[in-house]
Amino acid sequence: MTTTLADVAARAGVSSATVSRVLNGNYPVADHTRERVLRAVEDLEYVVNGNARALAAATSDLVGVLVNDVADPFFGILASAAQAEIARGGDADEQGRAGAPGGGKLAVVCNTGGSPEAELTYLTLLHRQRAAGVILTGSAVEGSDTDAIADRLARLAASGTRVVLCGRPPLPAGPFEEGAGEPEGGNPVMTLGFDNRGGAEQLTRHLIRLGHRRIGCVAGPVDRTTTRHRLEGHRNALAAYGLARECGGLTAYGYYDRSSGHRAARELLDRCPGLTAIVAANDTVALGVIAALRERGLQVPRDVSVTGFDDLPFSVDATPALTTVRLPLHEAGARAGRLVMGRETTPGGGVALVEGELVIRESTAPPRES
Amino acid sequence: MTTTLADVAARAGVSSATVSRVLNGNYPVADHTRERVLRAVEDLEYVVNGNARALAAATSDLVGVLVNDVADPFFGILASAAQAEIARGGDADEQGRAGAPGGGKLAVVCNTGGSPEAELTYLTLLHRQRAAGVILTGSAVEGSDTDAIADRLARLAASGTRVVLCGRPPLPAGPFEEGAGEPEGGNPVMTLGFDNRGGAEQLTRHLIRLGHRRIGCVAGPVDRTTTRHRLEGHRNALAAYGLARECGGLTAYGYYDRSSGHRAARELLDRCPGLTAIVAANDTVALGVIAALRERGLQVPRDVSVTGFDDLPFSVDATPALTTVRLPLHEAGARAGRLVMGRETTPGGGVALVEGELVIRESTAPPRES
DNA sequence: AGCCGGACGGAAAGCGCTTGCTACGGGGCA
DNA sequence: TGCCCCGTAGCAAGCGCTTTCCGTCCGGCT
Repeated sequence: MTTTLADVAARAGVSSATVSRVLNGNYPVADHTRERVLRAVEDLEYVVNGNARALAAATSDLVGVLVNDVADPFFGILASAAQAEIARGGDADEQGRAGAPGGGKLAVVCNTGGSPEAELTYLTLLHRQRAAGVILTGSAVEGSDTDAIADRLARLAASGTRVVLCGRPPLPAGPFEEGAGEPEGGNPVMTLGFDNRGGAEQLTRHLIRLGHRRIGCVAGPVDRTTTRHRLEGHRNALAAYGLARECGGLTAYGYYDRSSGHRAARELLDRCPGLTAIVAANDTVALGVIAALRERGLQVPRDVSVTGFDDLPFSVDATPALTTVRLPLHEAGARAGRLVMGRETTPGGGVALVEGELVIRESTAPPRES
Repeated sequence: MTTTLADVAARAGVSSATVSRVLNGNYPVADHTRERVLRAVEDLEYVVNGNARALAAATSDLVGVLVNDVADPFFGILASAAQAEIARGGDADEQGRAGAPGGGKLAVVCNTGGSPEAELTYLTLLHRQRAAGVILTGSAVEGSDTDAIADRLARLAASGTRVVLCGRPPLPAGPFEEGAGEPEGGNPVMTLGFDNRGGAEQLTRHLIRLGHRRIGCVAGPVDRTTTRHRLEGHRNALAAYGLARECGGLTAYGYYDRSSGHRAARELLDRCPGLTAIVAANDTVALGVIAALRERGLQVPRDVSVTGFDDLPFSVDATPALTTVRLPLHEAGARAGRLVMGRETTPGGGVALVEGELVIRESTAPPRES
């Protein structure tokens, strides 16, 4: 049926051990022999069986990248950057070892749809495949399955898989994996967090300095860490200026998509027709907010200022161009990729914070009457 | 080190065969025994070794989804729909068989960056892993590696992997896999093509009917099938109205991104300041075109009409909202997913064409002076 | 000329799981 | 009461590859 190592060996007139060595190039083989083997491989169109190899060698060249939503550019950018880095030949201890040209590994991105169960399922599947590494991106859901996920991650890491959290808070420092076991067995779970709190705070401060006093907030899904952090940043800014009470009730929750922004904006407007600015959960949501505003005959930023978050590529094309916080998504993804490949390490404690940068464009302006 | 089937068997006081059967649920096991085994699995936190399983059973639960660019919503939507369908429990011949809950398989999306070499690399990797299926999305590059890819695909299919082409032209009907072999060995390569030609033709006809006579065209990368097809549709429309000559030179090529659209539009404008409409390669490109137009002080659609293609989510938010051709991306992705899972079949010949639908919005209008 | 070590190639023992086949015990039927 | 068959469980043979030992051969050194 399918050709195996033995077939190649037979055709080349050598033992299968030799063929294996030629293919893996980690043992001296005479040029003469090598050539014959390679020709046999060609002739037979031989393709190694990755499973057999992984089983025998106890290594794998799969790296999982879990994202909340592939269709969302936020994750798309992150994933694509990480992916490129993972596929790239390793400079570290991986010279030519893996099947991929140059020692790179196969990055597989898994779409969880933001559901913890799906996350768990993929994590299990990846564990099954004995993946070389896993990158978990996007905010975590706070609640029920959190522990199950943390647990699974810890076990993955303990079993030798490199785990990187990107754009998600670090794992609670567990009580050190059931004592007894191997103290050297696993590697740490590395974290690359985004400074959501800081970014959100900058945004709101910017609005306040422009003169806004009644600022609405369209937040993300209630139970997600990212939502909470951005909200905290927002509130910190309000508190700093003694505005906490005034804007206290002006928060509406929704998903990270356009229609949620649309709906939430109308809700906010109904609740408080006098607001002069809206802080959106992210750029996509901001688009929805702007659309809703426009439908009500309100102009941005003349009547209401709007801010986004992330600075996705389309933000600059929106009308008006969005004031937002730029997250170095591409760079963060690449870094996560390097971390998971063991080609770079996090400074200390395995946790790094990625800062955002306030980008002021046309969607914010001073309120009409102060 | 890691716990194996044998460990579980020992703890449950049964043979490893029994444990395997409990886990796979395809052989009668007494409830009593099953329970004991499951408890042992729990206690030991046992995770099957996917590689060993795949090796022994000669099956895999990996399905590859190759896309040109994860960061592009076009592919994101396709991939996410396919993914959902693949993860879903199979209704067909896959009840509970695979490791994933409900018989779903692990969809791994691979980012090729549109490079044929990367495509080949991933295909090889997937072949190595003996993937259960592969979905190839996006336009193919016409040239050098085409044959190599077609070849690899044919071999993949012949070796039992289900192959689906989505949004890409069917494979040339090869001279039937080297005769001799198994006539029943592999399954056919299924194709789900988009009607790029038809869509593009509708768009251009729409413009012509509005009264446009000098229509520019910003096409995609020269060597891609999608580019060629859309261009052909465009030209067919022009020819139908005897406009082929007039607009003959008004084509500029570029990538499928915003900045290419921007650059190409300026180029076109320089070449022919009198044009009244521009057909863009897709929605993203259209955004760039509009930005360029605006910079030149031209209004859309008053001075110049612009059309996109695909109808990505943001198209309705653009100002002006884009006239475009809607491709049922989500549905197509889902269908591709079903095809690759063997849960659905293509009508006849293994090739299905997905039609686009003209969506008229605000970016097109009659030219100012006719 | 005899020895020794290095460079290569082969034999074979697994890696962890699936599965065909066999073994065994008990209930239903003749 | 004896026999057959069904419901279960175990044995053991692989699946295709890696890798540890060894054995062999040859060149160079003493």
